[in-house]
Amino acid sequence: MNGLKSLTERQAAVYNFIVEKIQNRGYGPTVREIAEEFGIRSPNGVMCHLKALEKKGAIRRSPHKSRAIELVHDSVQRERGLVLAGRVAAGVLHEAVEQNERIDLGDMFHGPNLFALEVSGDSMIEAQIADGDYVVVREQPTARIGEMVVAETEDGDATLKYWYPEKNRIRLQPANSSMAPIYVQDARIRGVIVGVVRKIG
Amino acid sequence: MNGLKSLTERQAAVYNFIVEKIQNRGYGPTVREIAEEFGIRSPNGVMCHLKALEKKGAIRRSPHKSRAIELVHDSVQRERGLVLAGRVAAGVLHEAVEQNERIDLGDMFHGPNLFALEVSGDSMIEAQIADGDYVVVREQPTARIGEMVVAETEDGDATLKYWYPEKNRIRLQPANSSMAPIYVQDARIRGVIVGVVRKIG
DNA sequence: GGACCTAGTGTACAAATGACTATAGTTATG
DNA sequence: CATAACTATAGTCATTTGTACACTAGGTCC
Repeated sequence: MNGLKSLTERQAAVYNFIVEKIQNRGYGPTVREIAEEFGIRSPNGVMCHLKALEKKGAIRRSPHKSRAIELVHDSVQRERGLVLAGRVAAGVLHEAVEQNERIDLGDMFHGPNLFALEVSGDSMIEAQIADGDYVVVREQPTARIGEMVVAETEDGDATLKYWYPEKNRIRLQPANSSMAPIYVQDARIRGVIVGVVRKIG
Repeated sequence: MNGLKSLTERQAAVYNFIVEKIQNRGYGPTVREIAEEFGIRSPNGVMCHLKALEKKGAIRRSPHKSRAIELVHDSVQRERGLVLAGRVAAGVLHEAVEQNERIDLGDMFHGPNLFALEVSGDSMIEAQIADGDYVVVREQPTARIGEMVVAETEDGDATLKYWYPEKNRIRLQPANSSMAPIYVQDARIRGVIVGVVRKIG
């Protein structure tokens, strides 16, 4: 998930703590600060992690200096942004393959379970979402009635619609009065739409 | 040049050295590192500067911790984000006072002459811009025919419309078929719209 | 089973580092 | 001229902090 190679869960946690400190406070933690944060009762417990992080190339250290932890990937800098997961059809169904592009929407939209999709088609036009817009999606398996979702139908296609579960079927309602709703027996919710971004010109 | 108040030449030099270290290396200098850099032969020489810098509000320090220098103006790094300059009316004219809020849209929208406005009203609804959306504006005094602009009319109000200069007047065209265009003799362009951002839920 | 990685506890030590006192030269400012 | 502010030297002290050593324990891999 990060560009870092195979950090263990614990190592990643330590790494994130270091990054957080540097970001929030301007200077990194000491060995003992890390120990306290993670309930480790020996400086050496932390030393192991730091050595591992350095060996794996996540950080660089200057020996015998205090707080001398340097982040190798100016990670946070580059780790900003949401995964641009592909194009989602609002009209005809397209494929939504996960790609590796990223789109940086800054503080307004960022989080571990957010991603972005480019919208294709005009079926949500009356919800003020046009062809070429990007929707920000919060990944989650459920939605409330009437929420706008990215849904995956039985044949594996993804689409952007309003979510209306009915008795024996699910109505995927476009926001376009010239288009008819789609009815499916089953569909999986990929996430709900929490934002829209459009670039003009 | 900085927002810092009346640092002496020496103090400014020390401050810049600290900033440079933090930027380049990721962690700040120790008292003795600063001393060496400036040829000061006693730690106390530096302590005086640090105390002065702290008193003048340029830095913040945690006592008895190493390298614990925090920059108060988190200068370049955290200047991300666009100024949220206020609300712009798309229906009735509102005031667009410059506020101090910021909105971070990341790499997609950032630059020295970009700012954001919250949209008020539905007059651009057919351009898929709804009440409560944010528009990203590139500040510039001119626009091409038909571009969407933030225009300031003679009475000082700002509005979001399509820009249609005509022979003896200017037509400010809403994107709402139930609304009539506004005609003005003169209007100043504050900028053109380069993006739209909407937060849902 | 043995080699190896991860993840610790606990203790101890030496170096790194901030903070302090005392002293003093310089430059403005009233 | 006196006072204050800024800058600096010299040396000392106490704390912070990185590092090392010895030892334990749970995994994985061959």
